[in-house]
Amino acid sequence: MEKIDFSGFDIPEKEKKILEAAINVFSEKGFSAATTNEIAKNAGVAEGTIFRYFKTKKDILRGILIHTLNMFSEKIVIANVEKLLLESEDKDIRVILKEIVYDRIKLLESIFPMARIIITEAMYHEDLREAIYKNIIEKALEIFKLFHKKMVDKGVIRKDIGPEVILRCVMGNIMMLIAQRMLYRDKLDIPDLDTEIDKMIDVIVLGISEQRRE
Amino acid sequence: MEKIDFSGFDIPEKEKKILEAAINVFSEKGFSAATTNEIAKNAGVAEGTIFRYFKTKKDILRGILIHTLNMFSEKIVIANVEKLLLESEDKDIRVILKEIVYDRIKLLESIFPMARIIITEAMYHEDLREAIYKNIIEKALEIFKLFHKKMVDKGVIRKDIGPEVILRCVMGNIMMLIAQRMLYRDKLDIPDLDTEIDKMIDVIVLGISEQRRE
Amino acid sequence: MEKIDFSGFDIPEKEKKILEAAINVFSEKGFSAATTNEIAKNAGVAEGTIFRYFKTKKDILRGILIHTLNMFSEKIVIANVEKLLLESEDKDIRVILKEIVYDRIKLLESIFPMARIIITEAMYHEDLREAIYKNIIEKALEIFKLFHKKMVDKGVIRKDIGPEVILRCVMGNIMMLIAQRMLYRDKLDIPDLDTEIDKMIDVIVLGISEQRRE
Amino acid sequence: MEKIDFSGFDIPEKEKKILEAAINVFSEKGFSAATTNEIAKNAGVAEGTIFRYFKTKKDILRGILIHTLNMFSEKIVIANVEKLLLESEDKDIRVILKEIVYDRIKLLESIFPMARIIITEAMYHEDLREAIYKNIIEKALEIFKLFHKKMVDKGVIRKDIGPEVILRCVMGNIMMLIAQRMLYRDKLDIPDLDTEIDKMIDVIVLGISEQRRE
DNA sequence: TATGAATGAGAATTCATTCAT
DNA sequence: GATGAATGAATTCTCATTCAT
Repeated sequence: MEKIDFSGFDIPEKEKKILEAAINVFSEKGFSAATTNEIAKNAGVAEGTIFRYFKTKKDILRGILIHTLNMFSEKIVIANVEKLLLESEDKDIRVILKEIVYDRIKLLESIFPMARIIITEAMYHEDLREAIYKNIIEKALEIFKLFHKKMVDKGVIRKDIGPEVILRCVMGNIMMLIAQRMLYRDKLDIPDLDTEIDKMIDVIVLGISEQRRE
Repeated sequence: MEKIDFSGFDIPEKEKKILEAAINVFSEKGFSAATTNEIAKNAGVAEGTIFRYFKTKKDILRGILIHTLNMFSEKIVIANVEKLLLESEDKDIRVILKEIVYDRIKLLESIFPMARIIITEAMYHEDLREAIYKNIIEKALEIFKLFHKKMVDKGVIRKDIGPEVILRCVMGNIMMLIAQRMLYRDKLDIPDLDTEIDKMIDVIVLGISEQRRE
Repeated sequence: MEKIDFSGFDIPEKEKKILEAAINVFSEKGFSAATTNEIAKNAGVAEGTIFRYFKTKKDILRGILIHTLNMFSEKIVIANVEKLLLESEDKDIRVILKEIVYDRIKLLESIFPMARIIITEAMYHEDLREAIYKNIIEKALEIFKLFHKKMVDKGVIRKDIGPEVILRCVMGNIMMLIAQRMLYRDKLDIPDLDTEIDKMIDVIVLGISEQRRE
Repeated sequence: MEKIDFSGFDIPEKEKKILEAAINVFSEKGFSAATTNEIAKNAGVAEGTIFRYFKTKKDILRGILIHTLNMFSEKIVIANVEKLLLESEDKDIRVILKEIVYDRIKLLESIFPMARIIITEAMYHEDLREAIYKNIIEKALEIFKLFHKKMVDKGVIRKDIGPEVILRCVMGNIMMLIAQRMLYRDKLDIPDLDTEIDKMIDVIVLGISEQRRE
């Protein structure tokens, strides 16, 4: 499992190692089934050391969440989307969407261990869902609405389909594709991600385009 | 939390109560965080009684899985999809898909507690993913391929997009919609499911249709 | 495992079956490790039925002990020894002892399952040792003393070795031989029990005889 | 209950205390009837601490077994027997045997709690019997055969009685004597162990000697 | 009388957390 | 700061015993 890069966040070396180890272990067994002992071994520190940096086991999880959500909120991450969506003035919507989808899939897959933990825990904790909403969904929707409006105004996207429906469709496709690639690599292999995204985008763009409708 | 209906499956009364309680508790806390003590209390039986029906705590989970997969595999459930997809000779593809999507959303939401448990655990257990694949994904793909071929032959669906891409799109939309309704009811309210599905289908059908393409 | 014969003791059929089953199960796993459930299955009765005949699990053990000790105390059993030891007026001591040893080995091996349970439990329970002492050891010693005196009086056995020493020697030999045959059949095989006893008796008789000493 | 001396074996202090406590508790109640809770209290540690040193309760038993067998296998223990049996060139067989028997009785009585546990459990577990055979019986038999051969060659012991018969006789006497002293101290008191062993040896030596036979 | 489902006290075991070194 | 041994509360699971049928 590839290591998550915490560089750029000002964290003590040991804490970083513990977080990395925790992400790996939580991601493999789930939060509850993971033991602090295993995290300690994985991090190469003593079990007691963990509790110097994190008051409780739950605090480690909280640390992971904070760092993951921070990553998403990071200027670069958001900026990238904003730039792709809003500043690609003359590009074809197909190209814009493809770039965005490709970018998000790569991002999500690079943090898959963290994402898996967060999604799982979000299933059971309202407050976590709240945090995800505030930090990711709300922002994504905000930006996407701008993009949508722009596209509708340009007559590229049909105006009778709200941005929520489209975003849900795009995100649904992304999530399923990632699930397929991460969890069913052996059964539902995707030889060429690029082509696969092309087709996905093709369907969506066609479905939301203005020009081809009666 | 609504009770799952086990009627029709020949299960002892007590086992039914334990399964129902386990579904509730697992669904609220996740498998590992749930305790057999809590399940027992929830089921109104002694803790020991649980272990007369299920050898281990994990066996309860297995029981839930089996019953859930059974529900999906049930003739009626499968038959319903098959009928909708394959026997609706003259219906518009839009109508067919809408019926199917509506039907699946209702089904999945009715078993949401079970589904939540299984999806969560599937994140961490290869064998469970295997079971889901064999019992649900494979069968769904099989039926959908027939439908797809028929529609392509009839010139309704474009032939350059494989059934996998379309099914993934439909399922992604369904999953996101359910997540939205079940987990973000307060934040992302959907006042009219019917209209929402209409829009979703509209985009998809337009995206996969043959007739409107150059 | 051969069944112990309780016929002759006036016991209800079911109780007999339970006792037989308990002997088998206790003898295979030890008292504490055996479960009433297994005993019930072995006896072909319901678990509840056991507790109609025996108040507690410990009571089953007590039942076994009582019957086993009763067997030893039974006139026939004692009488046999008495007859062999005391009424064989003219027989060679070698022949007498051999008959006795052979007889006891056969007896003990026939009730080996019961004996194993009793010996094991006697290791840990003073009261059981007390019962064994009163019912078996004391009586055996009593009879043996008579035999010893007779033999000493006849000038057959040396008078400087007390009957306790000799009895202990005989019993030690018997116990070791049985342990060997019952527990180490594969490793320390005794092809011909008869010859083996002959040798054992030969050593003992020679050791305790009067005639050959200076 | 006297404490077993583990000094000389390199074991952590706590593990030593747990083993000592376990020996006491197992020896008083038997393995199955003993509880880890009681062992913990006896050892003056928390129950959880036990499981830092021994993975399972059964592992404690294994630990006891290993240490007991180690004691027997210890060079000093074996060497002592070998020296007594084989290097006492000119000593009377009576003296040699007495020393050996006395030595073994003292050894066995010093580890009586451990021996009691092991013998009891060996009644029910083939693998344990196997371990006893390999570590004790086989070695004892080996050494004794050498001694026997030497004595036969010297014309001291009759050649028509195999070493197995003699060893069984000696061991039977030892076992019975120990049982008597350890389990029936009050009923079958032996005021003078020395004299008692003298008599036992006298009988055996007379029984196996060459010189006095016709 | 016989049954066997249900019980719940008690057992082994786990593991986050503490704390002396 | 770092360690890891020790803790003990909590958890899963067992099983003798009860009792309604």
